[in-house]
Amino acid sequence: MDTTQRTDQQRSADRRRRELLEAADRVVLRDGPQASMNAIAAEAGITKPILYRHFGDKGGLYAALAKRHTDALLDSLRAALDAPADRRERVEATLDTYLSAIEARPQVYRFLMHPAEGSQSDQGFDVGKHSAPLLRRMGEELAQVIEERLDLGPDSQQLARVWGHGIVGMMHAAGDWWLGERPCSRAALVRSLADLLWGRLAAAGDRVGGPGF
Amino acid sequence: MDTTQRTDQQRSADRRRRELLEAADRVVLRDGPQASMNAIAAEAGITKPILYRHFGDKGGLYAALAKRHTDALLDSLRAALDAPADRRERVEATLDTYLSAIEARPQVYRFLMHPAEGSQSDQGFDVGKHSAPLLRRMGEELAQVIEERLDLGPDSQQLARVWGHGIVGMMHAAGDWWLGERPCSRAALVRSLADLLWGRLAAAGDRVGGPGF
DNA sequence: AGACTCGTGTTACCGCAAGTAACATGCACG
DNA sequence: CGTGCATGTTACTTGCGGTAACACGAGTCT
Repeated sequence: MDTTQRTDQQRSADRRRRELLEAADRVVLRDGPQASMNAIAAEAGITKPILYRHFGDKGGLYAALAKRHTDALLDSLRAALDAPADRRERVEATLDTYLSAIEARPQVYRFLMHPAEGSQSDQGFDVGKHSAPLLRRMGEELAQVIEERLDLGPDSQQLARVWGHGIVGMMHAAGDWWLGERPCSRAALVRSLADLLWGRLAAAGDRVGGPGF
Repeated sequence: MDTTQRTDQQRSADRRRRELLEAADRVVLRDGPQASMNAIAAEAGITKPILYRHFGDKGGLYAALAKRHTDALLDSLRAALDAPADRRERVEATLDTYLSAIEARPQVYRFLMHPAEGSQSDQGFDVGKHSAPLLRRMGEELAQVIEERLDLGPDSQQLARVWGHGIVGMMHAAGDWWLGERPCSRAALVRSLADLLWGRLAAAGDRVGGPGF
């Protein structure tokens, strides 16, 4: 029949698409984010136009590639966020999950966040349109959790969104810096960030001699 | 003499360099970050090779361009951070200064942070190598201020650095999101972020029915 | 069986931007 | 005057993203 036929073709196309994505993944992880479409096609054992038929343009390939990793990461984060534990523990678990992820696969992480810092020229994937989505999605996700779980009085929704994006940004920037310099253990970083979120900034005493920061 | 001659030439070269940078600035602000070297050269009334003689490559031009804006922004932030007021006021003033800057010149901001989200292809400046520096510099700067002013007990230096980068990241991500969606006034955003830093996350009560976030 | 469609694959090309070589010109200095 | 030397040019190469145009193979319709 028509439908079964269509389904078969669909299946085959989807399988192919997945294979191509895996090839692309390998290349990106090996050559860095400035992997060329030619290189990806070669790795997949085919040539450029096929990639374009499947993904439209480079942005499409990137988006498909990023979505896989992004979804996986978001699932882990959701799990940590939903664990049965008290608030501080959840926050620490979530931070730790994120940091573990970027620590375990820094190449993936760098690809998702800083696509175009490859070796030679700047022929890479672009960020702007795509790295934002990851951060934004995490921010919105967190905002939703915050708003669901916390009693923040009036304007709780807006407050939650600000906090969601703010906390995600904090996590991201601190993680990025930490991944580059490795100034301390992961646990220490998690603790320091949680302390910050827990108001230690406000509670800290002034240093001798000044009005304090 | 030799020295005076050299000085004259140096001066002339520097002036030229500044002119070129201003032209580049205009083009980048007009055409977005994917401005081509040709376009910049044309705006400056000259041709490509001269740009390359002055800045080496596109990254060099970018770096020079970014340094101007980055330095200016950092100066403003330092001023806000050093103002004679209590801690909370300073934090709010600093946040507000940053947000005012990105609000006043979003194009500059987007250029510094998300260079490659132009219209057509991805021929833009690259981020990774350069956007990091701005965030990193802000983070280190803030870390230094924190460490100077606050009594954080043992490990104060590391804690200060974590916080510096974390707070800067929070500011950056929230600002980025805010700039795109404009969900509230600048003052409200500043207040929300300061509240977050002031431990309201830890202090908030649980919503009915759950163990709380 | 033979024509038709359709998905998959190819080669060969266009356009465009980064970056470079080689050549021209104006100006100070011996 | 000729010799550097900075400044400027045109014309080129290379490498990328992206796109025709064509070729083959497998099922489908009559």
